[in-house]
Amino acid sequence: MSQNINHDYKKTLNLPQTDFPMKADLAQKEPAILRQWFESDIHKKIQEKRKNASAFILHDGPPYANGNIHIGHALNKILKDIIIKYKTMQGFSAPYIPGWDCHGLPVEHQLFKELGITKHEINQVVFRKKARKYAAKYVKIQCEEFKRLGIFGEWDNPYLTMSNEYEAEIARLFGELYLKGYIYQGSKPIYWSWACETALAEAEVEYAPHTSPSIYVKFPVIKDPSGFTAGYANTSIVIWTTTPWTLPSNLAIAVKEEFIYSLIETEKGFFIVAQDLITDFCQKIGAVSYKEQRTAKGAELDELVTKHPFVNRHSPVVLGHHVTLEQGTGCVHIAPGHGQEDYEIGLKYNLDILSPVDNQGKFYDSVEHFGGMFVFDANKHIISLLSDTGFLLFHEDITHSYPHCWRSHTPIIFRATAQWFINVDALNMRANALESVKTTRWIPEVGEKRITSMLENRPDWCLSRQRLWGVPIPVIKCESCGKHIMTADTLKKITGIFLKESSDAWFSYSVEQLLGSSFACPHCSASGNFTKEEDIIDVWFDSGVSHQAVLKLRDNVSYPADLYLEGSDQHRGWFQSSLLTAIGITGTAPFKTVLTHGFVVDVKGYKMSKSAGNIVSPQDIIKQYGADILRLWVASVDYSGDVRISDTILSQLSDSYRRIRNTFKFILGNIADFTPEKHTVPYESLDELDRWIVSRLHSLGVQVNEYYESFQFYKIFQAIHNFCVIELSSFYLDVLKDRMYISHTDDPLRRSSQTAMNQILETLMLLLAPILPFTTEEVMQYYRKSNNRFPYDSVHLSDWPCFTATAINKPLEDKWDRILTSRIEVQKILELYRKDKTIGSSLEAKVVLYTSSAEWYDFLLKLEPQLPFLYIVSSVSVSNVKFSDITYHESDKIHGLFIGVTPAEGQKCSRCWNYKKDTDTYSEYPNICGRCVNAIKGLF
RNA sequence: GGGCCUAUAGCUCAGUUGGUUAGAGCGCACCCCUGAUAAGGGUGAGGUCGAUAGUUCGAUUCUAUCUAGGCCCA
Repeated sequence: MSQNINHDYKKTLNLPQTDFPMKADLAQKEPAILRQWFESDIHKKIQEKRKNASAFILHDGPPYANGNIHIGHALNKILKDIIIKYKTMQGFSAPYIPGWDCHGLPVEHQLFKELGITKHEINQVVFRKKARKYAAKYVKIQCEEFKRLGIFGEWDNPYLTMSNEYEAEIARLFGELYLKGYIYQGSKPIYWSWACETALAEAEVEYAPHTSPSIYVKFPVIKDPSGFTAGYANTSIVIWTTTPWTLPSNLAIAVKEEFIYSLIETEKGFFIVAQDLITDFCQKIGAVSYKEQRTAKGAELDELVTKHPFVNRHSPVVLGHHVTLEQGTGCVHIAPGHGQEDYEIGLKYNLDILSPVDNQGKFYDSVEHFGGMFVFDANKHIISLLSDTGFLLFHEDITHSYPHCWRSHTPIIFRATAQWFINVDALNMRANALESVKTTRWIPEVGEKRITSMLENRPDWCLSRQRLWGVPIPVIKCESCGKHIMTADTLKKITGIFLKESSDAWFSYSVEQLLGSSFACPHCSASGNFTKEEDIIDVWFDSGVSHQAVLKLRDNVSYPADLYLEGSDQHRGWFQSSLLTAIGITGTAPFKTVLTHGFVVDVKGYKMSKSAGNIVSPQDIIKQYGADILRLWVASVDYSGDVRISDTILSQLSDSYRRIRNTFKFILGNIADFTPEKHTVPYESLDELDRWIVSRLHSLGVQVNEYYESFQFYKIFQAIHNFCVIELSSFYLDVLKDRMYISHTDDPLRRSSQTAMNQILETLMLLLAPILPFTTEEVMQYYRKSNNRFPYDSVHLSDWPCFTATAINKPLEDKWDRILTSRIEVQKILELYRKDKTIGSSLEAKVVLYTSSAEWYDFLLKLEPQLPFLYIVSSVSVSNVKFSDITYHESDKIHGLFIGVTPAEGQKCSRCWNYKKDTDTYSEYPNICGRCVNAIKGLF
């Protein structure tokens, strides 16, 4: 019989009602929400709303317009977007202008690969057109990929380093620095392919086996103020090299400070070599025995000067960190024009940079003995000269890994060529930069130390690139007087043309076309004999000046930026290129705060790579889980170090997401019949339980605010998740079911709880909006459905919720902490009886509390009527005497509390499922209790 | 090889100005519910705090070295 009746009673309950789907289906749903956003032009509405607000400027560092986005891009852009969305809701005008780095090698290299040609097989202007198109293609692709992540910004008007305005600005700023005196021309060794007659970038160099002559050469000591060789005339320092052709450019010999060097006597003469390599050395040169006469640390040898074996020149001993004991003699031949490390040492010791080799790898005619020879051919001539003059101690051929040109597959050479530099010490640039680092806020703090040491040690910034795709160095050379020309006038003309026609104009026009046919050299007044600089500007300069090209040129942003936010690798990259150019141009740092994040690694902490097969792509995550899950991942990790990602991590995260989502669903269902204007209960009249949760909610809000302000998003996620799980799901909402379902719709207690839930829903929705823009938008749509509860078309147009000190009631929270502790203790005992099948549902139980503590007794006795609801049992009795028929269990958390559990008395009410003594005593309403009768009748 | 950083339960994170049995949530196991239901509730099991040595009455917390990993250089 009861089946039917029960079914009817069920109809009298107020069960949750909502269409909000439990299943998120983000991969399907997000694109629809995106469409709504873009169709309604939400971004414009947001900007419109904040038009007159004070500004928060997060300046975007541009990724390369090359390839699809990877997980690192996603991490970076999502972090930025969370901040932008938060600051916007906080009431700031926080425009986000995304940018792309369009020039440079990554694009150029990729394009050459696609075209299958070298730079000599294509006209530069034609190539640049293709490069421009190529970059534009990837700008578009990445733009769509970023939009898919739910990132708001000026996608229709991003900054591109290849736009005419930007290119003109690059050239203009180069000129500004030039005219101020920061820029000079020097020379520096680079990878050079003599076969292709071109400079190569690191990425264009491939290593392959190559056979080289390995020779040991004597450099006679001719000066020795230290006295190390005193009494041993005719002592030589012995060097080892596999590139004899660089010997004409030898300018020094490097030893390592801490190594031990020996002066040894052999039948072949007196030599200085590293102690650890004596045996090997003697064997090589065929010395049968040796006698170690003296030893000294490398540091003590740096006053020695030797004589070059075939050039009339001295070669001093210097100290070099790159010297090793793996092979050779521990004494390294230094030719600053033919090697990176040699060059660095050259800078340090003020050595000349000799590199008498032409584009085809031939010695200049001026080189004694070897003029006109191809360097690799010169090797054997140099060896025989050394042999003939007695300086050669040993010679063999060795095969080793050697850099080759990626196109011609020929061995490359290092060759110094003329390059443009920024002198980082001119006008105190370095000192000023270091000073401004101190006044910048670095998050995490260690960033300051990192960039400081890098700035202190960095060499001058080489701006020249021997490439095709980029902004040209806008310098003219007068062939009549040999001087470079760069004036305010030439700069104005050149940038004017760039602005109209892009920097391609440099390559398609003659100097006369660029500067006018009447142009005359400001140095010598000659006209008509000019050449253009051929190098292009380092792409780091392009992005480095975005603080001018974007923040200064656009009117909705301003200089300096409040925040730069990039991966920690940018301490050397963009942060530094931005800082140095900003110091040179404005004298100030371009940023107030710099936030850095670590790198994304796999589940074991290893970096991702194709070969390791451990790449996790944002595209796959979006397809499988949705962008909100990816965003939640970003918000769940401490990005100050490296962050891990894997399928397990994501799938656990989607579990947490579901919990949050279901919390929204449950509350939506329970406030379906709640109209705020009509039903809101004023704070003073709220039930104490509801005042408690409101207090907890506001405490949470205050915390979350602090975490947003300090960019600790993972703490936000944890705090909100814990709130949903601990406060809401396992306690508050669980307890509320009784009154929500069973009481009459208009029961004040029910309306009180709905008032609280309404506030909880709205608050959580807003707190999470920056992190979960799609889900919160979906929640908002359902929230708005029944009544016009929410005043905005989009959750992202909303203001940030206020958290008031008056709503936070600490004494109340403390009181409820005690109640919750007692609840946990009761639940442990209930579980004992559940295990032994005495009870199933907790409503089948009666709880009997005995306490020997007067304080706890008073506390609990006052609560006695509410405890059944709070414990979700049918009845609770509180007593200060023990009953003999009850089995008590002593609480281990609350001293002096004893808990007994027995089956509930009375009969189960088929409406509210509580066990009540008055169940089935009302003839009109069989099987139910008095409380339910009243609820049905509308009495409360 | 150098500079900087990271290392606490399966996962994401707390924590300790050095001091009794190192915490949370998730996940997992088991139980309950079937009126949040591809949901919800409860209980419980998980850690020699990367390794070693030292300082100390006492170290996960301090020092040194090492190992693994990351970024940037060389």
